[in-house]
Amino acid sequence: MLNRVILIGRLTRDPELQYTPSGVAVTKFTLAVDRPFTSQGGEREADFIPVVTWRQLAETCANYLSKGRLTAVEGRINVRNYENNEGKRIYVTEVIADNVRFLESNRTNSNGGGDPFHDDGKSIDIPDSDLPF
Amino acid sequence: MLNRVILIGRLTRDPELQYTPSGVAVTKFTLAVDRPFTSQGGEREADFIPVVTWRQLAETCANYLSKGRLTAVEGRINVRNYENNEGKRIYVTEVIADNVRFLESNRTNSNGGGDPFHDDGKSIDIPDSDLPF
Amino acid sequence: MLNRVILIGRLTRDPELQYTPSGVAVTKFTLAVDRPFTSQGGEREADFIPVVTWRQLAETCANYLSKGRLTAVEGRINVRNYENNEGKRIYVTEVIADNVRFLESNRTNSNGGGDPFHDDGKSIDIPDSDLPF
Amino acid sequence: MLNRVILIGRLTRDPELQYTPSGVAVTKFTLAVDRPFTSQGGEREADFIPVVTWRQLAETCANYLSKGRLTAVEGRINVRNYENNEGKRIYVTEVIADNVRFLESNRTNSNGGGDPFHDDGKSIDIPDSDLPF
DNA sequence: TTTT
DNA sequence: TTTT
Repeated sequence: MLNRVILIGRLTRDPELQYTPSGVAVTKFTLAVDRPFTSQGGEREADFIPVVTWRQLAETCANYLSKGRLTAVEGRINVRNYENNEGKRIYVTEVIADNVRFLESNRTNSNGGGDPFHDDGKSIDIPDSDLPF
Repeated sequence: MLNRVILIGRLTRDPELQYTPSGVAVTKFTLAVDRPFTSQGGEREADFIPVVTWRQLAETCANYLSKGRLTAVEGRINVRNYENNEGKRIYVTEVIADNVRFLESNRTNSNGGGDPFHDDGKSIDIPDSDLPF
Repeated sequence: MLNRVILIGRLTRDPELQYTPSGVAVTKFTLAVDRPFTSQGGEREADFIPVVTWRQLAETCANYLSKGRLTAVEGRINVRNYENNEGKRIYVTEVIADNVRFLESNRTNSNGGGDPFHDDGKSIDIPDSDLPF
Repeated sequence: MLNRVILIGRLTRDPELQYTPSGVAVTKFTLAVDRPFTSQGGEREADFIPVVTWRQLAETCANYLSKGRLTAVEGRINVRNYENNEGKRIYVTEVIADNVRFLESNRTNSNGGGDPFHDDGKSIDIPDSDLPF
């Protein structure tokens, strides 16, 4: 009924821009979010939270984000499941972002945002059935 | 660095109160959170989000919540992992709640909140190493 | 850069549906939000927070909300100012809602949502310059 | 019943550390939060939102924040009122912060956090009756 | 595995 | 009264 998430953290890798078979842009990345009270004297602790963006936002994220950038994400928790090749049901939890703020400036990727309607061979991974709209 | 979640949904079952070996109360339940735009004409869709509460809040939740109750939860996303019995690393995503609001009144469970320092045989499941504090 | 508010409280009065001169619907109400730690043994304390909704959401709120209903609001803090008739600058803080959840069912107001393009004499109060879009 | 705010913005001035008569530290500052969709071609628009922090957090903010720093604030909306010297009731809306994140590193103010129990002459402005705890 |  |  209400499902709202706000995260601030850093990208663990460069974001990955892909396209669904029908040409919808989707960008995925993982945010490392440091925990509030890290264990005394121990190593740094963080949660690694997968984030998914769609359409125009996906292209903007692919262009302006990169590994290590401090980033704020607003969205909702999405829980999906699928059957793996051993017939076992696997549950995946991701944050579907609808607002992303770049908190550190970044060299603009001159390689644009790609063309969502051109099959560049990266559209195989995400079925259209995953679309949240 | 910042990790905040706010959910409103209904419990899919009665909450489960347990104790760690050292006697710390922990209550777990799942919230069914209806998605905003359900597919046109299709069946109802929801995310099923596991919620964990600790200590005093755990006991209060065990006493006042039950299956179907509309509930608001504030907390943070926690991602933990463990190795299953086939040696595979399993990732679990939960919301660690620090604030729970009961949006529908509920008959108080007269069976109190239990005694966190008494081993009632339900303390086997959650190792103290899971404690977030 | 990021501005997000989530409130759960009760309406202090029935909501007021109005129209700007150009026919845009706007509904205003105040939420009484109980404070977390009320003074020991003292009277109930609450914050009274003004909420503004626009367009379709304004009409839905006018139809389904009424005094006393438990309601969740998502939105952003808006600070505006104007000069009063004594030439003094007055600052007004409101929450502009983009998502409202009715947490208690309510008799549907059979008197519909009104016609946003018909001047029913209630459009005098809010200048179009207040529009947040 | 639930009252949660998350802001990201920049301080309009250096923060002001003060002490109540009983020696409780309080730091106030204003965040300039840029609006999402600024009017087309017009000037930049922002909300100027007053933030209040108490005790240890107040001292940390006074030490590590300064004008222009990008800052994330978590807290709740607080509405208080008082009678001005013309006998008119004035309403003040502030965000009481319980979590502040410094998103840009800052030269540490070597002038420490002050001594909350020493009257340095700055404790006149905030009555203890304003304390939110 | 799921709630109204 | 306002920040980059």
